[in-house]
Amino acid sequence: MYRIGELAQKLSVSTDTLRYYEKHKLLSATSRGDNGYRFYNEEALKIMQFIIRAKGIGFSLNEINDLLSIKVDKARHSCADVKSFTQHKLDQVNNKIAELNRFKGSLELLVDACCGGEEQAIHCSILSALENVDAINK
Amino acid sequence: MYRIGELAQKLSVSTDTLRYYEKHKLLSATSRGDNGYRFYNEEALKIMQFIIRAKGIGFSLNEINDLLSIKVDKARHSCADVKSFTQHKLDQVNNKIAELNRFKGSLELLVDACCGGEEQAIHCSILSALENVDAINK
DNA sequence: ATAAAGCTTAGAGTACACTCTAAGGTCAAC
DNA sequence: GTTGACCTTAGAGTGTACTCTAAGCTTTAT
Repeated sequence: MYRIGELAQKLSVSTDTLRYYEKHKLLSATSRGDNGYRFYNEEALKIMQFIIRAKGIGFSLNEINDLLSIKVDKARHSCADVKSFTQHKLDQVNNKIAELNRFKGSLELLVDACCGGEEQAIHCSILSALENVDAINK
Repeated sequence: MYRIGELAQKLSVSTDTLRYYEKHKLLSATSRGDNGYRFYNEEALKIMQFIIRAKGIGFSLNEINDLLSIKVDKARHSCADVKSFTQHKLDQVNNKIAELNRFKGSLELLVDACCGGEEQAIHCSILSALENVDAINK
């Protein structure tokens, strides 16, 4: 079991952040000591790692909450519900990947071509690079 | 030339947002009428489309500002500077794509396998699906 | 035994990116 | 000529996600 400071250090987040997530129902301490101290187990660590990654990808804490509560919880959510919710998130992720790949294309153009021969600065702005990559992809 | 309301509608943003971006040096009106009205040309439209896409990808307005000012501006930035800045952004984008693909894998696992035969809910949480996708990728 | 480091809470403050309000000027249509 | 839709500014308010402060209790080291 980790104390809050240990977990925070392991994850490179602040103890405030961990308390903030508890307050906002993302992750509670696994248990509390007699002194009131929070204690976290390995699963809590994994959940936090997930939260950090999902945040990095661009999900809000609310969305992450939804993602964490994906479970076929017979009482509340049917399998079909879970499936359609997940499919929706999957569509979002696919769109984002496509956008990022387009962006990547224009950045690569910038890195490769921009400073090639003469410094003509022709494709040396993001905008002209983007137009160029769009033209190539057509 | 577009008036602010026309441009806003074309882009599905608010006029407030356009004024906010002007205030924060992302995009000024192309010109002003005698009455003080803002006017925007086609390039402004393209810049706004870029801003909107970059925001969707997860860049902050500050980062977008940096991206927009990538230019081999001989006085201020050397070609090498531009190249290393752009390469850095490219690395960020590649990392994000990798993360999204990992995420995508676990969501697909959830959609495909989770509600397959018996409702055992074994891989029916994001966390177990992620562990599973990591095990597969090893 | 006492100081330093770590934990608790409640609540205030911050940064970002808008979003809204108030007070007023402009312009096209009836 | 006035109504209504549009524009202007300055400044206040909102939601998200922290981040910090204050006051106090606990644990560890000397």
